[in-house]
Amino acid sequence: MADVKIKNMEEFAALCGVSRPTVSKYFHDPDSVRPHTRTRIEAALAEYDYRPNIFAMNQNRKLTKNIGIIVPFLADPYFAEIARNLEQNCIAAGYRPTLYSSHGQDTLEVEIMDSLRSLKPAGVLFAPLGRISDRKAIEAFCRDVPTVLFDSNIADMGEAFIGSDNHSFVMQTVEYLSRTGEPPCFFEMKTPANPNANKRRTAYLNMMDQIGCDPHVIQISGEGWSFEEIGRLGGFKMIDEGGLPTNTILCSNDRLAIGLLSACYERGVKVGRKSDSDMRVASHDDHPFSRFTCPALTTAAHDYTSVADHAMDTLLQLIDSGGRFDERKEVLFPARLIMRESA
Amino acid sequence: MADVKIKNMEEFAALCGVSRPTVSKYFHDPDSVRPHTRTRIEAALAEYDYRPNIFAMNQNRKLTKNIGIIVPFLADPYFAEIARNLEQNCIAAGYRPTLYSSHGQDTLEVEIMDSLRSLKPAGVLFAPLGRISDRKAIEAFCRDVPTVLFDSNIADMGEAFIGSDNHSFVMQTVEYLSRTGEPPCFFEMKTPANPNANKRRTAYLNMMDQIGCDPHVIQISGEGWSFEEIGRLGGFKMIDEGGLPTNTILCSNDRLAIGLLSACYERGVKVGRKSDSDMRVASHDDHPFSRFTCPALTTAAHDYTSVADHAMDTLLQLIDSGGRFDERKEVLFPARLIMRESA
DNA sequence: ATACGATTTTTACGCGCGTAAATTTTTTAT
DNA sequence: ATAAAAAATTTACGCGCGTAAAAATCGTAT
Repeated sequence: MADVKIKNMEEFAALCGVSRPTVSKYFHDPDSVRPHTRTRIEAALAEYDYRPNIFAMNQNRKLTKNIGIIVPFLADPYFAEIARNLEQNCIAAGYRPTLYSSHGQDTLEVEIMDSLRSLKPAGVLFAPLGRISDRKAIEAFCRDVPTVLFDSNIADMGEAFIGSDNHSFVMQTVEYLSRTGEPPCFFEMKTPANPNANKRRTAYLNMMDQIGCDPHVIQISGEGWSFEEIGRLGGFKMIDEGGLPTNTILCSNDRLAIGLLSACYERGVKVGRKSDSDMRVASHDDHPFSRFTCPALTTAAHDYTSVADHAMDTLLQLIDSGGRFDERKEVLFPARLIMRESA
Repeated sequence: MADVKIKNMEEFAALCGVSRPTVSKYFHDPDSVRPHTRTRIEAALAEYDYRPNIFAMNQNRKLTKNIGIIVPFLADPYFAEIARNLEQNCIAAGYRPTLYSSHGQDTLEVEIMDSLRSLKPAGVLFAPLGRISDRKAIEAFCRDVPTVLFDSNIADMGEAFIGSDNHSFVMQTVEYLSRTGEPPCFFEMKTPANPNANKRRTAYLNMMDQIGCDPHVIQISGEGWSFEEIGRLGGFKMIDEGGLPTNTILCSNDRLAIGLLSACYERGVKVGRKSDSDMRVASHDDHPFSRFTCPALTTAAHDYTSVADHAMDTLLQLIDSGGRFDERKEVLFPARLIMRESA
């Protein structure tokens, strides 16, 4: 391994004894050059270890190998986990993922979209903030860049949406809870950031109506993405005020449930499905930590891998189709009920 | 707002009625052009909304405004949280952060470094994988790119290291635990990925020696980054085998502790500092979820913001100094003991 | 009004690489 | 062995922008 620094493809091509475009062709597809020249290039490659500049490569390419991934809040392990799956899928498909988190800020979400335009991505996997998103900015972005939405649907935006079927989540939890005990009340944030929350509330109301029970929705206050803390404070309030019509609580999502469980523990409220328990708590998402709560959380699980795999497949398909589908696709994956100790 | 699409600075400059380099100058510093031309540019800007391509900008710039951030495993909320702080700091300082996760894989870590070279970053904030990192690759990278290490120190690599003082963490927890009850045994993974784990074990042994107690280290098996699950399984084994010389467990990190607490709960082992408890559990990190465990986890907290702020300051200083310090800097922040219910 | 230096703007070239078109080399057919 | 066809390589130009050097414009003093 010689210790010469190679600045660019020109220099490297000179060392190979071929022209720069031939080297360029080689990097695009090693089989596209004659075996003889390929040998020369690979010999030089072993000797001098040169790598083309990715961003210069993408500069004048019709189709780059970049894929952008945007999530609303990466410090949420749910998004961290799904982003991890998506990144791995991109790499496996031969693309270069770049991950961005909006950190819960709409202004940052807009800036990320601007950055992504510069990246000239072949496609983007985008989980928008939801309620606070700048819809016009997203609409303009989706017009320019082939985009598949995931997690949070926004009507008519992007060429496809891949997500989870909130109705299936709530149907299964409500059915299970009311079959095995008292029908649940619904525990959620008053002004949820994520549009899935609203779908879950609606599904709860429908489902309760369907099984002929009176619904009861507890809406706790709190803003931002500190869901555990919000759930905990809301839990204290709920416990201290009392007067619940049921001993069974269905949380809109696992992070709220994690907070609620900690509130119950602190107040000495025994949570579980056994007869000696005071309260049952169930939830939705199968958050990575929900199996480590005390007691372990009964929840409806996202099909993480299916969502990630299908979102990736859809994006690749979209890229192949030149960035447009004839009509917007929408695929929802059903939940899988995970029975643990909390309900 | 006219509905014309502007491809590049050339087109935009034509609409302004000035030359492209003048527009370039304007974007670099709006005050560097005459008020009259500035007005014209800003009028056009309001009319046509054009934004320069960031990656083309960086192509031929001596110093870019890019900063790379590499963490070993982003699905770990600890890294997600510190990455979030670092990203915000970068933005506040006028830089454009790009976040990468090695996802626990050394090969990916190397690929990320290659990508980052192409980005020509002004500097990089780098938390290496640790034990499995490709040291030669990191060494070569640090030679080419101004790098500040954080979280995991690797001797002599990078121009600086900003992290937490593991000795301070363990000193405080051991002191507290042995002052208020039985001295702790130390619960850790047999082959920890992160170098901090080794420092913590050493600190534990020193500290126990110092206070004249016999140390006891429990090393549980398990590979990878699923620390909670590893802690849980190790916890079951520990509980079922029994024969511990103490009722107090000090975990190497909070994620192991979260798993251990769930094992205790499932086995009916009551954890807490009250007299009716069977066991005390404490830990290190102040993981974002450690206050929501049952019982809430007593732990030693990283000074997240100080680490993030100081790492950022150091990197900016490094960039100002042309990418080199006269001598490698090393700053360790002490822990803050967080007393909760578990010990 | 004219000349001067100071500032602003433009010209010209470079960054590292992609890619269509032109050229050269190789292969195949006769 | 020679011509035509096929494949590989090279030439030439473009991507979107930064920046040093040259040219033009400005403000000021005489």
